Amino acid sequence: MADLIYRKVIDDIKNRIFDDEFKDNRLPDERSLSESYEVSRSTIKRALDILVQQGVIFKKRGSGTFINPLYLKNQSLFQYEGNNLGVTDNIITTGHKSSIKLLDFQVTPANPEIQQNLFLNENEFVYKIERLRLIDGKPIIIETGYIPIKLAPELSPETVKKSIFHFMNQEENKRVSKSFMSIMTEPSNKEDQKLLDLSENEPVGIMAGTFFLDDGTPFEFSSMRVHYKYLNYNTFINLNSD
Amino acid sequence: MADLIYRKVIDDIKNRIFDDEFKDNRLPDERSLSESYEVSRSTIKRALDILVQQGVIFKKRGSGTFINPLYLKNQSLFQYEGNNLGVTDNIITTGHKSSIKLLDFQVTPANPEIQQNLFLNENEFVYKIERLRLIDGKPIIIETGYIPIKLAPELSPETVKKSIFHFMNQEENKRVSKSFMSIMTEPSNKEDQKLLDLSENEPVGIMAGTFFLDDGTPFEFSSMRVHYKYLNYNTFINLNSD
DNA sequence: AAGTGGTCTAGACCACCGC
DNA sequence: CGGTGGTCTAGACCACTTG
Repeated sequence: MADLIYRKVIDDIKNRIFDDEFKDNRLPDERSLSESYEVSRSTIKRALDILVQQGVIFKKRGSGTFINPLYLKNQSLFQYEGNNLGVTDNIITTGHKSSIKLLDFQVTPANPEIQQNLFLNENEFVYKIERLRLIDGKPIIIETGYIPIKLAPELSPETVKKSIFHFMNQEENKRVSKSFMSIMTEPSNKEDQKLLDLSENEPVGIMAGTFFLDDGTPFEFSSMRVHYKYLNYNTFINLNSD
Repeated sequence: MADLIYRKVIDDIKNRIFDDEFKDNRLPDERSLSESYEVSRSTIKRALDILVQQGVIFKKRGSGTFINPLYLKNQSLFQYEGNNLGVTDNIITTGHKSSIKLLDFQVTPANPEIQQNLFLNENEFVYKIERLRLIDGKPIIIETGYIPIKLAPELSPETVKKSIFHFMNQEENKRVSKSFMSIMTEPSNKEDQKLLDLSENEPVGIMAGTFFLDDGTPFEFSSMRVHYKYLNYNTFINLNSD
């Protein structure tokens, strides 16, 4: 994993940027980098392209490659390097105790919306799993998820109190690797207010969408209602075409 | 622009996916595609990698390349192909009449937060521009932006009633090409309620962050308070590493 | 005109998957 | 084992920017 050449180049360049080794916020040209790292120019391009994607540098055809000044100034913002949820099975937990309270666990027929989002036929069944996520004892997210039973026949209330994705990875050898999500906001309803300890005028953030397995199978349709103080989604946006 | 080979391959493969030309949701292997398109395998890989990024297909090493079933099922969601604001100078306007009402336009010293975000020294001045964006006559966004005067000395209230980015591109030959944004939500304050026609318990979505020029110069620090019904940010998330 | 990044090629070899 | 995608190379030629 870590012995890939382009990864090593990426890491080294990042370190050198952080150590302020480059003058004028400018990197050497690609052909020079190719020589000094003793790798092909293609590999240098690959490394630089990823750094562009991460927002660390900018390339300008005809002029050169430049360091994003904000990367130096405010590196903490870049800790996620790309997209970041701030809320999922595997994030946000660093340094805090996260726990899960199971609110509901049942098997139901998939309604038309669920059918469409999970690519199911009529008469197929799904688990409905409603969970409350807490961090350091504070309720943060009400999460309602729908999973086709055929994709995880062994799912149990006990499993669901922990990480479902982790279970799938370990026990079923299926990796959840992609998602397509929408982020919105709404006034809180009575249930939100009760479970998330919100007052009437305090809203919830909503992240709803579909999680996919490695092979493209839609795995879970999920709707997360997030305490408004804890919704913080950071992202880079490239305003040009693709 | 459109005569790039990998672009043509991307467009053609998308059309073929849409026309359901591939069996089993599976694309031919890269070497076959290379032959049939009469281009190098590298170019095929480049095209496929972009389609992966857009969420159209999935690659599985050792097995093959597969079509994301949701791309066929629900193509409308994918109209943005990648990240999507739903709110900016150039989006959301399709088929609707958008207008701008200028609320405030002044030059002030940059406070410490602005200084940091725009990479300014002390004693530098910025425009403060507060605008209300309307779509079909309905107020949607209160936008407060800060722009260093040195980057756009010619800016005027008249210019600012239209698209600032467009002005920069046309008159100053500077392109705004990237941004780093945070998305949050909050209860609406009195001003939100008045300007966006919200009741007390209705929230605003907040998109705040920095826009950059082509060469990495931070150009504008902006905070947008969005009517909650109109905040809808769609995105793909790759849950693995980078 | 010189320098820089962008596109594209042709091919070698490796790593993983499934039969 | 054969088939698939992943990494890497060496080099040609093009497009844009700057002096």
